[in-house]
Amino acid sequence: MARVGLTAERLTQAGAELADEVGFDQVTVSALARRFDVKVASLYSHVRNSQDLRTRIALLALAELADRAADALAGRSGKDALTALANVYRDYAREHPGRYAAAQLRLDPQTAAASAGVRHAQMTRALLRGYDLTEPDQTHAVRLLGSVFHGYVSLELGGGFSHSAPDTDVTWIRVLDALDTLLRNWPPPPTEPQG
Amino acid sequence: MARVGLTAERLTQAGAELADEVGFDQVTVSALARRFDVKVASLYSHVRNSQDLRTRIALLALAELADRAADALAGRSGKDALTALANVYRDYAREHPGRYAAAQLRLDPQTAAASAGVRHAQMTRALLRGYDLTEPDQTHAVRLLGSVFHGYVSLELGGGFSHSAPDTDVTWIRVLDALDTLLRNWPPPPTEPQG
DNA sequence: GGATTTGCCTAAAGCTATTAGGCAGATGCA
DNA sequence: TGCATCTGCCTAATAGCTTTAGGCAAATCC
Repeated sequence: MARVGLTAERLTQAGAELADEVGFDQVTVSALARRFDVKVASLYSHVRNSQDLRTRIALLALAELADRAADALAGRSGKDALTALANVYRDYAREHPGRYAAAQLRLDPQTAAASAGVRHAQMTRALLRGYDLTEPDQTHAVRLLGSVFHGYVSLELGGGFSHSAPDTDVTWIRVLDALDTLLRNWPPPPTEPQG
Repeated sequence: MARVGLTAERLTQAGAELADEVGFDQVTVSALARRFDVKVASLYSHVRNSQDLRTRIALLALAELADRAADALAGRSGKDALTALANVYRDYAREHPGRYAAAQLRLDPQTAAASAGVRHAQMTRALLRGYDLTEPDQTHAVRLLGSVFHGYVSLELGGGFSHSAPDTDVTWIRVLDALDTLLRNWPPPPTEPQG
């Protein structure tokens, strides 16, 4: 029988494409085998199991996203960098919804630590160097930015904003404006605990 | 054979509990049947199919969440209301991770329009009346708050913040501080488009 | 208490995941 | 070039989840 030339890489790549077409949760070993016109069992020589396949797709997405982010940040700072990084996430999610969903897959700690996920945090930190934040406020800001980017993108993608009036593109611009303002005027910690 | 007294409501309720225990994506008709010690086919008299079951769980979660939010907002305004609403989402997600995941299920437009999802948007709008925002800025702010709440909660729940130093409780307080500041000093639209 | 309704059951087919073992095409070495 | 080995894809089989069709008995309604 003709050998198709399966490898873990090709399977991962095709899995990512499949995810973008039908959704990450519809990525199945069977569907992938169908796509290569090959029997299901054949995939198990290249990929440990279904979970392994999903993890590989997630790692691919994280790496692609980190590469795009690094490109976008090169030579930019301040609000320019903020906007560029934010748009990387949003554009990637819209171009590759399945991969974006994959990037949210919960990874076990070791895998996560070895993934491109750490680069994302580093880049957000690098971006914040353009603002005047010291630890621990910088970490708070990293988390805020991550929350806004991920939250906005996933709500927008999920149709959460689709029914209402102002264009989401406009909101996006205004949200980035607001974040920039906020980062330039980061409120100091409350001196008095409330109570 | 003894009748167990299955109803769509009981199945939905048990499905929600199951979701919190094993994850929303592990909620299966079979697992639910097992939990009632009943054959799988029996569930199909009460629930159209697996998708229907999931949708019911999602609607339950949205309604519970909206009820909690309404309670929390009663009698509060300004930052007090902001904090209360934000904590409703965060606490619910931590107490009921499976239901919180269910609440993110993408619903078809009609179902979404008839769901408690609309109450959430209304309550966020109500909260913003304590700040001095007019349309369309109010809508932008609604979307920003939704993004931050959802983004923070889902990243925190997914372990995205777990490896780093400052306590996520502290970050959460500072993020709410920052949002309050931002809403009280919402930047005006840029007069000049960039380019 | 008999008729009807309703609830859970058995049976069956189809899809996905995963493992074990086989055969043939590719590769390595003389 | 020819043989041995290795590797890649295959068949076969098991098990779980989903869904539909049709049956029997318990509850319900006069």
